[in-house]
Amino acid sequence: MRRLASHLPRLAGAGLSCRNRELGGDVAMMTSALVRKLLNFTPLSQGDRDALQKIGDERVRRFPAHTDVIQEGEATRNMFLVLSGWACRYKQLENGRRQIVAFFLPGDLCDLDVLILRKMDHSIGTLTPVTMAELSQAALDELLLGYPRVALGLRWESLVNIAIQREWTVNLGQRNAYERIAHLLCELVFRLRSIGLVHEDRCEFPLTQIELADVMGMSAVHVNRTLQELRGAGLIILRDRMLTVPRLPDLMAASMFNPAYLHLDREGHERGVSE
Amino acid sequence: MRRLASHLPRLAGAGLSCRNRELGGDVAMMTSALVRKLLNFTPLSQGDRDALQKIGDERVRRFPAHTDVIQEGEATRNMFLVLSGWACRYKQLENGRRQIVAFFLPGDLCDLDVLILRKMDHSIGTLTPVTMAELSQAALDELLLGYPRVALGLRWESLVNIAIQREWTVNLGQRNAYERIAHLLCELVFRLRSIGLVHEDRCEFPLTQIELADVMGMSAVHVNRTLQELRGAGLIILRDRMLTVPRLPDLMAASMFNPAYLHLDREGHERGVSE
DNA sequence: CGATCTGTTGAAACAATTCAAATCTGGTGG
DNA sequence: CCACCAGATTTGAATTGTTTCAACAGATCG
Repeated sequence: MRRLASHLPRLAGAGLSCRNRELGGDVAMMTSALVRKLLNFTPLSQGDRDALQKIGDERVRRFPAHTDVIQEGEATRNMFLVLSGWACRYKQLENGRRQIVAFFLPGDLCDLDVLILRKMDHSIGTLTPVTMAELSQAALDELLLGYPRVALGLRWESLVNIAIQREWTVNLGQRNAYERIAHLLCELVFRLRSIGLVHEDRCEFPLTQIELADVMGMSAVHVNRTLQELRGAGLIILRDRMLTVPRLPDLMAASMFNPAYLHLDREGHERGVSE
Repeated sequence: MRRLASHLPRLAGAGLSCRNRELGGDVAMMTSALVRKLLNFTPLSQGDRDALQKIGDERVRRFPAHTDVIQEGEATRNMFLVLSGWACRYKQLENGRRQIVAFFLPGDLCDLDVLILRKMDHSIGTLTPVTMAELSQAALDELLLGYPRVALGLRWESLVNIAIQREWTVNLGQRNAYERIAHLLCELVFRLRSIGLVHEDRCEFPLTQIELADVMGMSAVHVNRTLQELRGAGLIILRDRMLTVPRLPDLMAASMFNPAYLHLDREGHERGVSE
């Protein structure tokens, strides 16, 4: 038995719908998180990039921090793409404990074909304020059919997400608290770096220790003590919602982190596309 | 830190290739595990069923128990379909510990488009003697394009597998040993039942306690003691590789098992197909 | 300014691992 | 058929890792 999940997010009253232009330049920048990520896997022509940019234009919604985008048991809805902010998938147990099972970072998409399932078997909630683009099935089909390289890239993206889910299983099953947190931090640094959100060795890190506890399957108290150990070992600096990893190779070694599962290495996919 | 994984399977010298007829009638029966499973989601015409049956005919391979079908780091190969026996995905850590991250039961397929990734980020190994059909990309494409209902069913299958992976994350993160094992047993009973491998309240259960430990992320000793608790509570009878669950509802309650994530409920998908 | 989170600390209780040894099992060869 | 072996299961005792509970300090926010 473990502690109860602490803050149960309230349901998003209504993520205010609004069009892209109202949001100012940052959305254009944000959509490119997806472009940047896909470029880790495949080259993209300007046409490909424009098409990706365009889907971030359609129906943009904003959600405050700590609200549900969709809840377990609801009918599945449209796909969406995170433009900015952090969100997560999570599941709540009858006894109140909750487990965060995945993060959505900028450039992340929900499953391409959730609509095949009728009901959500988990909830999706924000961790920070989030903007996301909602994609109709039609818009998505158009993209997948008209831009084969993009379609390939998005399927790659799905496979990587599945690989991440497997790795979380390994992480929870086989690593102790210290290795476990170190491993998660490595993964986040790699993922944030692939979308250009790491500068030098620093990135924003908005998670509270309580949320971290819900990810790591441990108590918040133990998260606290473990973070102190990591700080004591000089592996991380974590203050004011900013994470610094001064020696990533050491953090990787400490957590037996092997980035292969992120499939971020591009060699072998060249076909000289960039028109 | 935990105990080392015990038996590291040797690599399959060569899964002997042979054609279906050589295997006798049981393969025909086995392919229908997939048909049976898909019927939980969508009706299938006789043509659909024949097409599915045919893919189990092409290249059938047999593997002894405890051998690797493919190892982490190898180039990805063809898709395959399990015809009989139990296999698993697993990952080995540098320190020797291993985590089983998924089971392959009869009727289970590996990811439809692993080929997009270049290298395996995990290994696949058998737990019992296994027969599987290897599918070329061409054969698969033909199936997906020629039989839309089958294509839909297979995409449903993938989504369910992803949902299972999420549920394993929850299981490892939030449930204690007793609930955790109980939950896994519930899942296996549901999955085996969906392919017709549960009779009354009994099914074959070939896992050793050591393998169970590699699934549950706990020591074999603790698995042993926890199984005894479950037996003591009258929730399971486990002997001679046979599992009996006399009161499934009680086992479900004990593990907070909610089968929704298996998406086995068919209502809402009727279209009266069966010609 | 109080109210409410988040982070931190200590001590006691509990869950799970480790190590070691004993028993049981199925399969093998003599 | 029995003896033997390797692997799987079971048991006990000591140790470690993690949780729980409770209290307090620091932020943050109306």
